[in-house]
Formats: sequence, structure tokens, C-alpha cells
Amino acid sequence: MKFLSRSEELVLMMISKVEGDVYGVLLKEHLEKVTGKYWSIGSVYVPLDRLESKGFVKSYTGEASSKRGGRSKRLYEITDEGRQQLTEAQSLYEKMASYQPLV
Amino acid sequence: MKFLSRSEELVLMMISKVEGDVYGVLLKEHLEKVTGKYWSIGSVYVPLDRLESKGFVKSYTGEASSKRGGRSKRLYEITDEGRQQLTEAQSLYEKMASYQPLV
DNA sequence: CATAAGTTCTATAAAATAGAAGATATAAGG
DNA sequence: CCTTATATCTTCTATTTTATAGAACTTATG
Repeated sequence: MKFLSRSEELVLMMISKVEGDVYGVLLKEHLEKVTGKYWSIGSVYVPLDRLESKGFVKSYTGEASSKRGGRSKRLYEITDEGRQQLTEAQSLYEKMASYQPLV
Repeated sequence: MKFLSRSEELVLMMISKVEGDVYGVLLKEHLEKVTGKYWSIGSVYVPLDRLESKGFVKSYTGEASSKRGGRSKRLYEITDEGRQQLTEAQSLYEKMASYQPLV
């Protein structure tokens, strides 16, 4: 893998920021809030699945909402490998920012 | 378009940093230097084409190398719209960095 | 005329995006 | 109580867009 993709990075960053239970719909809400753009539910779960299959997050089944709705949540947490990827992504941007392309 | 894609952003950032003539092979070299990873030539030109079709860069035919090689260069420069995209990308990361996901 | 420097083209894999369908708990109403 | 409606949340999948690699091509100079 060359780099974390855009949506993988944003989703992973958000997972690392949210405290307490982290689940798909909550991530969608926060991502919409911070980016000011619409996120379809698929555009959250697809990268989530991919992040999990790459080992950057792990998930387990949580309890159902205490609110009206029914279905139980899938809760996510970032792994050590996931944190490392975020660090590398940040480092890439720092390198880019300070790069002097001398000819 | 929701966001600039990863490679579009990196290529566009590099274009905005290089002074003097900016062309594909030179971008490839700088991108490899700053990222420490291999960039195939296609992974530079494909996003370049897309950036141009979206109006974020413009290109014109330059002169042939003064060195041995032959073919004339295609020179790129970032447009105002391209700069704006970069500003937005940067702003996205700043917002992410300072976001407090209050439940 | 061989070769270096550079671009174009194209095939394939991976990622992004939208939204319909499915699951299931609580609310509401008779 | 029991049935049905509805809210919350996830899964699935089709389509479009991006990424990636490298072969093929162009052309000036040694």
C-alpha cells in the first residue's frame, strides 16, 4: 500500500478522535459536521470494512441503542497499526510542507 | 467533487512548489524524493491529466531538453482554481485536527 | 543510427459513492 | 397485551472514479 486513501484517512482520524462508543452512523454524523459535506452511509462503511480487513481498526458487536431504534451497533476501535498509519500520513504532509524542490 | 483525491493533491502540491519549468518526469522525481516511494510514470500523468480536465492545472508544450534526450516537454502550471483546491484541502486538515467530537 | 529524455496510451485493480434492502428494538394504539 | 408502525443502525451491491504499472511511442543529440 502506498498511502492511506482519502476516505480511509478521514474515517480513521475520526475514529481516533471520538471518545466512547464509535459506530458507523456516529462517524457519518461527525464527518458531515467537520467537512460540511454529505456522506452517504456507504461512503462510511465501505472504507470501514477496508480498514478492518487491513488491520487498522477492529470491531465488535455492541448493544442496541437505548433509544427508539433497534439494531445493535458495530463498535470500532483503532489498532496500533492504525495509529501508525495515521502517524505516517501526518508525517507525509509535514514532509510535503517543508520540501524544497531544488532543481 | 467531494475532495481532491490523494494523488491529485500530492501532484498538485508539488506543482505549486517547484519553481521554473514543471513537467511530468521532474514531478515524478520530486515525488519519489519527498515520499520515499516509487512512483510509476503513469501514476504521475494520470492524475495530471485529470487535474487538467478539471481546470486545476493548465499545460503547454515546452521546448525539448537541452540535454541529450529528444522529446519536448509538456509544462504545467497551477491555476487559480487549483490553488483554491489546495487551500481547501489544507483547511480540511486543520478542521480535522481541531475538531472536538462532542457526543 | 543508437540512445537518452520525455510523453502517451491502455489494461487492470482498487477506492469512492449512493442508496436500497434488511435487522431489530421500542412506541403507539386499540 | 398484542399488533403494527417507525426509528436506528448495518449490510449489500452496482456503478463510477482513481490508482498503478509499464509498454509503446516521439524526437533531439552524441
